[in-house]
Amino acid sequence: MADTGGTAAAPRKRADARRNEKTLLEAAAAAFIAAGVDAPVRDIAARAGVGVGTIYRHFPTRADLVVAVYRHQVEACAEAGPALLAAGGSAHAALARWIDLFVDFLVTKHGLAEALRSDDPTFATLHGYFLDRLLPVCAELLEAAAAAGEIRPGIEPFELLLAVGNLCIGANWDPRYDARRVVGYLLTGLRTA
Amino acid sequence: MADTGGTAAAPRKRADARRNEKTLLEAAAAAFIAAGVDAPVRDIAARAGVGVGTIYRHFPTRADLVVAVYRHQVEACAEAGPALLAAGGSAHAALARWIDLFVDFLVTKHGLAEALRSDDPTFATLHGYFLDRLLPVCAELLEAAAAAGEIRPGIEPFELLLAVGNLCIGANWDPRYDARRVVGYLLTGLRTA
DNA sequence: CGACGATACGGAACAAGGTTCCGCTTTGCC
DNA sequence: GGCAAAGCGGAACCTTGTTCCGTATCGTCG
Repeated sequence: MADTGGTAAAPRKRADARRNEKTLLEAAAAAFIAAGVDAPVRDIAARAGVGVGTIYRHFPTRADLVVAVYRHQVEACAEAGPALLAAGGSAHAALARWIDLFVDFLVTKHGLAEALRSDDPTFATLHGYFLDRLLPVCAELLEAAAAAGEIRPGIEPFELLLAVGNLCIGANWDPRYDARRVVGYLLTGLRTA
Repeated sequence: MADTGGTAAAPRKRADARRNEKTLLEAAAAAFIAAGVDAPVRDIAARAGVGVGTIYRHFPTRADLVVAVYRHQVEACAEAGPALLAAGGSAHAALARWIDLFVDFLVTKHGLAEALRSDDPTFATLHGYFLDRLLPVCAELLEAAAAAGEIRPGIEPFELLLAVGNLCIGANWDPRYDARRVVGYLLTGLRTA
């Protein structure tokens, strides 16, 4: 919702507010790395040297903060989809490569996959943002692969995205569990029989 | 651990203690259905008409309570494995059937799949119990299927179990996500190429 | 049957984390 | 420089888990 290039009158925030917002993003990014996306609000505030009220003013829900921190990477992932498809090679390979990017992203963000699948309403908009941004890309790749006859038709992008997200949960807790390998099994299972 | 036929001296609990334990199990089962396995301790205590201290005395961690409530069903699932294998039919079919049982179990217990994959130390023994009981069964089924040449060799039962558990997360939140179908894709992906 | 030690109970009290709210400060503009 | 609006800080409150101890209950023994 809040975005730089909006059509409506952007009331131009105060200088200190913009400074704080930037500081907060950096502090949150650091806290997320150190303690996962569930890092206590007070910790993030302390890192940024601001009060907790300031966090809530800039980012009403945790989801807003998480989206703000990872927006660039999600955008990059979304843009990589069409690029992979255009780069030649089989559509299934492009799909697999793209899913790999997605998995890499999730696996390196402690707690993000968990948050994405949390029923906590706090994370509803997080879920929404990822879906808004990535679902069309996934759909495009799936359609291309299906059109090429490389995967069975009828696979729903929504379901695939959620499944892959789920498989990334707990990816760093036990070396015996490798999310990439398991996702690989899943993708193999989509191929035409 | 605590069992009726133990070898050590069973100090024979007081009558009211046994009564409370039973009441608590029923209250917890009801609370789990109504609010998931994360139902607040106070709610469970209130349902049972006891103080919170009584819960902690009987079930020191939430995992103990969850295990106690679902023990029978987990045992049943564990015992179904060899039975399916003995019942004839392909080993892969037996594996698929068994995984289906497991998925059905998880999907109908709100929050259980999430708890199984939680890094909260409170749930460590829950994780441990499921693994202790189901890993050998899963391993047996996998070996049979691999021996029959129906699935590729080298699939780790640990990884499969966790993957299936993960795919059951959030199974009831959106009708567009069907855990059984997705697990089906995964199992297909295990077949020999 | 009554007393007494052991066992178990209840719930107040404490800890941790999220969220709200309001008096005070800073900013931007006249 | 002064003033209104925007923004800030953090105390206070809520929810939920966990601990602890004074009190009540049980079971046994005299």
